Amino acid sequence: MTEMLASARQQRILDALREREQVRVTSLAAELGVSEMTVRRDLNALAERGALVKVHGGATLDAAPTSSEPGFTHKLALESGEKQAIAQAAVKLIKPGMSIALNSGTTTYALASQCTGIKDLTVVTNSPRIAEIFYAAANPSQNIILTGGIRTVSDALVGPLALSALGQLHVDVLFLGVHGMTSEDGFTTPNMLEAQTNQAFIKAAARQIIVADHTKWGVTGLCQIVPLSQVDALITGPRLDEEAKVLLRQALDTLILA
Amino acid sequence: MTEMLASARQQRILDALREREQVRVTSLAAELGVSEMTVRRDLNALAERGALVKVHGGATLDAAPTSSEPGFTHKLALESGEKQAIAQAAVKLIKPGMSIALNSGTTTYALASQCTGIKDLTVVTNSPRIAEIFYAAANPSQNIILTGGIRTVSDALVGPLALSALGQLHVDVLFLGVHGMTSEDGFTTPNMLEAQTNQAFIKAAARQIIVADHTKWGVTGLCQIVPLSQVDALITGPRLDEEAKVLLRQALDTLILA
DNA sequence: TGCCTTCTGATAGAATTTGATCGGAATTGT
DNA sequence: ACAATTCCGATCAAATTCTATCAGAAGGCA
Repeated sequence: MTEMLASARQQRILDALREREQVRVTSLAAELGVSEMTVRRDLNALAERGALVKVHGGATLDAAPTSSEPGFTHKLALESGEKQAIAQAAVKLIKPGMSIALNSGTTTYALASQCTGIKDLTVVTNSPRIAEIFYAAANPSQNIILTGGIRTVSDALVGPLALSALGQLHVDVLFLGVHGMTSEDGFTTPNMLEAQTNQAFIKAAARQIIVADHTKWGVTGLCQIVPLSQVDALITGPRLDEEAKVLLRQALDTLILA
Repeated sequence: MTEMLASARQQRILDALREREQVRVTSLAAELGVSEMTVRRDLNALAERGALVKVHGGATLDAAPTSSEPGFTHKLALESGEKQAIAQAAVKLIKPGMSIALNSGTTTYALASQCTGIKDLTVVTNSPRIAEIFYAAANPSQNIILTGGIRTVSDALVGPLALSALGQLHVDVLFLGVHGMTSEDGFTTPNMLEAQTNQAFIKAAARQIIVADHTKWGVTGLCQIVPLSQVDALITGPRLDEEAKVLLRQALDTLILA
């Protein structure tokens, strides 16, 4: 067999995955005629783009083992102490009568859980799961607006409808969860459509506040949302690198350590 | 049989659980070809994520439907024989590759439950709950579009965003659930905003099919959606008044008795 | 050609998964 | 209540898999 380009090899991995649902490192190495190390590197690259999810021994298409398990995300978000602390710091900035926006993410999910009691709050979100929190709380003074669109695996509504909806709206404050942030690449996410939607969120808000735990620092997703300097504030945990703190304070007006 | 990935094994445990309601450690170990210890570990992992509940000797699905009442409506819609029959008749009209729209309602909810297996289906809906059915099924060939908006008590997204979204879309067939229908007042619903949204649904569809059980006949809601003659077909139950059947056949092209 | 970057393969050590065993806990039958 | 049985969790050893690191190969560029 002739040598294969790396991109072609990764494409074949995705093809095999779509066909078999599960692929194993050892069998891929044999089929593609490359070492297991190379297969692992391909899987890592694909996983970083969100094209697949790595599991022990191989990879799978959809991580969600249970279809639609609110309990899973629920616990994931709420059991993390840092996310809770960040949410707590964020909720202090929200006053009755305000309008806020929340994109899809576990940190914003944690924040939403703490907002159900706030009076006369208007919430714009592209996450059905976050909307569900408010629906369940049924606070009659609150106004919950769900953008339309198609749903990504990470529970975000994206696409033309989401963009069009966000283009019609304006909120006081946006709380934006991100997947990665670095000095060079700014705030990033692995999904291109989500990046586009998040940009629309930023345009729709008078103030932009990023919420991200310290593990997001140094991570670069596929797609940039905005450079660091384009947002007003960042709320993160205290365990952040000292060097990162310095860099962030240079780029941002406000850095809040929850 | 080749070795199975751990994640695949856990997926099969969940599949078995959905099918049988109860699974035993011993039988799972035999079926999956692994030791009981491994099964226990899998059950622990799944239980920690809330995907199932462990019981002595095995595991079961979470019995207590958490706080929110999707289970309630779920049963309400699916336990009604007539709604099921109507949905069954409706699903026969849907072919792979089509695009359909479903407004919010218990009958359309029942219909959605029967559509998750259809290939290359595009679904437009303003009901987060109906969207959730498709998300849970996670059929990769299907395209689920949720209109935006604010949610009414009957789980419909309405308002400017919903109208704007529907204005941008066109589908082959609309299945519309209604609250009332009479010869004089046409199809009606008690909520003005939903009526408006339903009108947008009708505009967005090449064919309009009403799905409504026989109890809807003679009921007039606050707000008219359209006169009887403005839609292409009605699917209802056979227990409808003879007089109503005559009137409906006059007004409509097609009357289907499920 | 020589240098540099990128990709690939090999190796070793760390981490994860699995199965077996055993003491203790829960369930069942009498 | 008591004993027998079944089931569960902890622990350890073996096997597999993962990550990190280094060295060689391939290709671009002056």
